Amino acid sequence: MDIFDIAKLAGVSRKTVQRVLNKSPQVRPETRDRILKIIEEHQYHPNVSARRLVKKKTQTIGLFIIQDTTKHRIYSDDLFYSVVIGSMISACSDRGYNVLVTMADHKDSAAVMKLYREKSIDAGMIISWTNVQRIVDQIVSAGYIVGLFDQNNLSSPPPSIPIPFLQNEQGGKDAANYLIQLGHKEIAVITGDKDNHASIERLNGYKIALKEADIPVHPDFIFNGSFTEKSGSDAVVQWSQKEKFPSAIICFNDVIALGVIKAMRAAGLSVPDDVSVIGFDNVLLTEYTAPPLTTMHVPRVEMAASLVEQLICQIEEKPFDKSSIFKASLIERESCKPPK
Amino acid sequence: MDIFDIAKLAGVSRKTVQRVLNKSPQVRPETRDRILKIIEEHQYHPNVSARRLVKKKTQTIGLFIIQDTTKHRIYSDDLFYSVVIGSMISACSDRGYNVLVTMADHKDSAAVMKLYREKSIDAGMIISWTNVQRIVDQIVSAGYIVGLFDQNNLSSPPPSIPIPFLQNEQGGKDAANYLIQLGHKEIAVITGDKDNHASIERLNGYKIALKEADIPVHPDFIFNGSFTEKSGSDAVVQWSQKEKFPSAIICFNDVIALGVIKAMRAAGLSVPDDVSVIGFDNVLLTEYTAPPLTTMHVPRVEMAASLVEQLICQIEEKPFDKSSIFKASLIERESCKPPK
DNA sequence: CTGAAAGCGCTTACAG
DNA sequence: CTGAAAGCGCTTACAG
Repeated sequence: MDIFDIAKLAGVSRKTVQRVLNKSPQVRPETRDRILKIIEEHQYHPNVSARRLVKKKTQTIGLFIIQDTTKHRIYSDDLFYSVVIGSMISACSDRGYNVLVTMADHKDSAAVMKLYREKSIDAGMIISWTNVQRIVDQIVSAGYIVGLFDQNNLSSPPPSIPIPFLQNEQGGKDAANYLIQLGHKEIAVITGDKDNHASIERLNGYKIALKEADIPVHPDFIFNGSFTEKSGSDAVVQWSQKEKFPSAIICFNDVIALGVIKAMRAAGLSVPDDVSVIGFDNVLLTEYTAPPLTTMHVPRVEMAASLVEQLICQIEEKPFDKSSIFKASLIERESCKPPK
Repeated sequence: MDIFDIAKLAGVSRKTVQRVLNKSPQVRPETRDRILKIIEEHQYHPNVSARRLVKKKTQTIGLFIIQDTTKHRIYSDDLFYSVVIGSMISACSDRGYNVLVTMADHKDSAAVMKLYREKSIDAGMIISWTNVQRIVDQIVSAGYIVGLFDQNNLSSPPPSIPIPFLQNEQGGKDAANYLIQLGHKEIAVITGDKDNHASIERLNGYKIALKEADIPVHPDFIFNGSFTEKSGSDAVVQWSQKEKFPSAIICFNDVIALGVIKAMRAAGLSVPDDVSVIGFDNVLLTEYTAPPLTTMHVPRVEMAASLVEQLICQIEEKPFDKSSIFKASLIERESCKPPK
């Protein structure tokens, strides 16, 4: 069943069928209806490969899940990214684009480049926990379109590549201010990986908030960690051994906070009675922890949708006018209370 | 840059380049190396659309995430399915297939049929929480290949469509036996949706285990629920109001168990001191609950990979010889102990 | 070992 | 409003 068969059945030329498919107005209404009916009856759908071959557009966007096998591995059940992936897919299908998903190692840009070169995709977007500068550079220098979900995975972002931007400094500040308003003065911080921009900016925000509230920044209360559960428990252990234990802890992601909660429980201490804990990200888990975790919600769904929009605008050569700046917002649950 | 350009650069005919690409042996080694070098240098990749048009194969598999908007909605951060999706994608890419992901409503088979008819995919696989009989019937009767992750989403499975099979009865039995061995006699059950095959079979397994252990099945201890947190808490409330509270509860999925744990905590009771709780699925969350949940692990990764294998064998018309029967296995954590 | 031709199913000008 | 032709970049027989 191809366009020619439809034309024969309708007793018109192939071109006329084409016009109907393209919703061109220059077809007599009765002819058009007759053709539409035949198309419907025979469940005709134009062959996409043929169309793509001539149109040189695929209406599909690649989603590259980039792994660093030596580091953290992203499965699709990654607490942070799974929702990002989901909203990318639905944003794409809302706009009539398909999504082609691929996993690749961060050193293997070949797999990604192949998809562009063989014309499988119109553009790509990258999700990763690791630096993807090399891959992005290669894509950009070959003249292809690519977007990035996370601003932190690039050492020097090429100008004008779509990246949703999260105000991390403000987020760090807001988290600290929340605890300050609760009456806390001994506010500690467990940072993420030290080369991570988000972590650095959140730390800056924390310092600004303390300074504005005239609370001295105590170096002992800054634990240089990584975005892992272990950092959370390590920090608790370290602080327990010193004379001073903070009254509140800001964790630069939720997974760290989980580590803190576990370590506190293991030490027979209570969250929030003995220490208030606030996380960052608002990962799915956080409602289910005991106590449910107060955290800074990162609007990942909106950020992902914005990235898709930007990408599609670039593909279709339309201007993208919406903002792609986002801020984290406080979700109050039960892991924080005023100090004793 | 197309195959013709490469041929010109190499000073051979287009066909020779073709042979090199197809790894046909009938090319002189030196010619072949020269051509390969040129291909490499120019980063040539054959246009997939052109190839697909003539080969009538796409090397891509559709992943249909089917929603029932009136019921539970699957996001990609669904606790159960996110890992399934991930392993489908990696299983496909291991075998050289791309994955095209689409979300659709269970009433809208058109979107799915379109992908087949327009030749975007060679086969499809369905993930869903709802009955997809209509969609599957349509796909099958149009002669296309489709597989299903969950045996329970079909009222009457067409013969020979790939579905990984989980031994639910055995799983229910094993869960009950574990509690029996711990010394429990008052073992209750919270079932899933009553029309769900998995739930029915797990219940049978439970009954068999009790019978084998000469423990009478107490009708009050069978709570007919659904696969939701609410069922878990409802059951706890109901049992609290009767004179007899069970000493152990088998929940037919982990989410129910979460509801039980929350309700117990709210009632000031302890898991596992006051009641042992065992879940089903081994969803990511279960390690993080308080207490960490003992549960029957469903090998979703392996089941997903098996489905992909079966599908690819069908596409490539090869026999599929491996087994696609799986069993749930006990993961002991801290939510069960001997009765008081 | 290598070439020349036909065709996959569409779209895009160009005519009328 | 409608037709006939060329071409997208490949693969597949068919020759030599």
